[in-house]
Amino acid sequence: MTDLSSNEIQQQFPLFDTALAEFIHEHGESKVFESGSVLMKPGQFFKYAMLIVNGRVKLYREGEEGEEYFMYFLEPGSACALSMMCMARSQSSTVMAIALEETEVIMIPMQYMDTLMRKYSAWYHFVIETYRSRFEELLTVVDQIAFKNMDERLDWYLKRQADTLGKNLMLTHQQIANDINSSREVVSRLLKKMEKTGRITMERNSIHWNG
Amino acid sequence: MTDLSSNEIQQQFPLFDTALAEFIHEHGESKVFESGSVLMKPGQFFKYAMLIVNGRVKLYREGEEGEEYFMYFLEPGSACALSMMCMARSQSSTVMAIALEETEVIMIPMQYMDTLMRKYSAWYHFVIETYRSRFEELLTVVDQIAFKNMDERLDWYLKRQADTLGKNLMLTHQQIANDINSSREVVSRLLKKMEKTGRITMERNSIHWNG
DNA sequence: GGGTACTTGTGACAAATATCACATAATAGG
DNA sequence: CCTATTATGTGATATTTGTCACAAGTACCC
Repeated sequence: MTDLSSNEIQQQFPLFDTALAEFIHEHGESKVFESGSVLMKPGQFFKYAMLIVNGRVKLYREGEEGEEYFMYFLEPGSACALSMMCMARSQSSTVMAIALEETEVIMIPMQYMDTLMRKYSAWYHFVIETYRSRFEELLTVVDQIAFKNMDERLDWYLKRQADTLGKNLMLTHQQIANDINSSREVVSRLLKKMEKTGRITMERNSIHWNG
Repeated sequence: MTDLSSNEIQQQFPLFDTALAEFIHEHGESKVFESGSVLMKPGQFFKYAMLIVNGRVKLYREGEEGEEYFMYFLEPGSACALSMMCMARSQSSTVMAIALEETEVIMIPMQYMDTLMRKYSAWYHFVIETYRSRFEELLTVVDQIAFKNMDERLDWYLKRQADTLGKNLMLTHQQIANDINSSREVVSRLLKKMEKTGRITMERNSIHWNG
């Protein structure tokens, strides 16, 4: 039983019809993740599908030597595609997911998946759309790494950050370098150039995206 | 109505139960793609889910300036995850898919998707598994481009080719360079090194993978 | 058999990125 | 206010990858 009423669920997940929202209200469980806590890490198994109600989650891939690469954010109204996929196959995750702020999640135990799929076509469409949009997003990530130079990738990275986190980005150069698997010096120099063109404004510990 | 009997379908798709195979036999349509023909290209819309019965399909991402990046192969017994996703949302594809040999495909019209999902849990599991495995595969692609140098990427590329196409690879250096978005000269030099270590043997137009 | 197109080899150089070394600036915490 | 820590700036240099130029080998077609 979730903390949210079925009405509130429908508000966050507009694709859900009333019956589906009721079902999730009934069988889902609420959970709050503190800012900075880990929702998912490589090797972890899943017994729940996770729906993001509030807050913000960052997903990134970890390399063998501890490198990182930022993939995408999960925002309210979306689901963690990987939790669904892993759960459905009892496979372990291969990415990291970390809450960037206090994040409220509905966890739906895997035993209900078949019922949800079979009885609620809104759920089925939601799941497909979740998969599709994440797949697309991952493809755009591939595009960037495969085809673009650092300056373009950095620009794209900042744009995405600004799109979901707002134009005032509390990021150090080192954090950015980690996210795009580059080095601090390179990022610093490129940022400097971007500041000259007016695309960003820099301060200590933060960057303002001017677009 | 497919050319294949429901028995033959079950043989290629072991996860399918008899009822599901029957349904697909009944409502699917057979189609053969010549070697080299395009199954899917950016901008194309889908009215069918595609199941690969025979043959081999290569999927790759196209960059804005015509660059390419090899993603993965579709083999017999698998489905084209993208055809399903696009179809479900009436969205257009964003990747290229090309038949490497004569390829036999079952096309299932999208109007049957809801029924399939609802009535056949084997279908639902098959779809989820299709999405999951492709997502995983795309993640490993990201790993390679994001974290590895050319030599390692080339090695990995050849290994994957050998795994699905056999150890004797009919590839020119230029084709390889296109697939990993590098240049012919770089590939030539790296191959030379790999030959010295005995990992491959080279001939004109082909490379033998010694593992 | 000679021309032509395609494939591969290789040196020289250019460009992009990473790394190292160190300087300077801002901030936090006593 | 002083100091330790963290964040940023910047030159020099190394490494990786891409590009250009051209040579040589092979296949193919008429």
